[in-house]
Amino acid sequence: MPEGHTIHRIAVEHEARFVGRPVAVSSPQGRFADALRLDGRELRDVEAYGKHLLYQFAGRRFVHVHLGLFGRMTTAPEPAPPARATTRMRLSADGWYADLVGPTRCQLLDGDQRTRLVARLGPDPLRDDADPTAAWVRISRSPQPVAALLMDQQVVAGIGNVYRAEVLFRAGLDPYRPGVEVEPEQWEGIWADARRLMRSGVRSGRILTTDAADRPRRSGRVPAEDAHYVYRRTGRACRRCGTPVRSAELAGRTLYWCPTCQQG
DNA sequence: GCTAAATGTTGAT
DNA sequence: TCAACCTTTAGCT
Repeated sequence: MPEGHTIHRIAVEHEARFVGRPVAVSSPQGRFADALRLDGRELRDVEAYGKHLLYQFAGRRFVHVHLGLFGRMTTAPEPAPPARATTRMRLSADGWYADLVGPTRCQLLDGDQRTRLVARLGPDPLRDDADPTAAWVRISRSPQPVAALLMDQQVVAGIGNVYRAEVLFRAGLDPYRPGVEVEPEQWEGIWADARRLMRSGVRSGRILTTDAADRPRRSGRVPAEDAHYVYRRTGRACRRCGTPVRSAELAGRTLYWCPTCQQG
């Protein structure tokens, strides 16, 4: 679930439900003890930077949430069910509540800490203030494989294992090509494509990247089978050319690609 | 009931 | 490069 599109989706929803109101903040699990210091304060803003969520409360206190691999945010109208033993944080205001479970991070930051956090992130394709040139400067000078660079949050913020695999497939780019050998036009294409795909991910809540996913259907629901070109399709026929999709470990994560379609 | 895997990051070696 | 951490779920038995 959680690549940048998930985080931005949460930010949009929480902006609408909670910003501009005093918010009840608690930590049923007890591991976010600072919840007590925020409880009842007005929430001023919610922002997403890459995979990071930042809630700004009155008094310039920020809650920094990172879902990591397993984290989940559930937002729904009240009444809220009893919190689970693992509910790290619960927000509620005005008839809505949100439960955070299993995050890698849920911590209180001051303004300086928030600034430092944002400063270390590369441009986020989902943000209008993003400057893709900043990413290009790093990519075009790096000997690292482009597939590793796309996953580096200091280079580009918000892309995860699914978007990286799918964007490289759609660009026809060999994932092992060193950043220095990527053409500027290729990077422009990847950036534009990532923006498009991720925006549609914010809308749908899913990562859908194939032509098959675009096809209108009676059910309105795209089956998981049709969602991706290569992600988690090891050994199955490439949708474009039939070559078996390959996979390999790269920097601790599984990379998926089509060796025929991705030679560019 | 158990195990492995998962769209992620950090800190130690 | 590797292990640790956060939690749920799918696929076994």
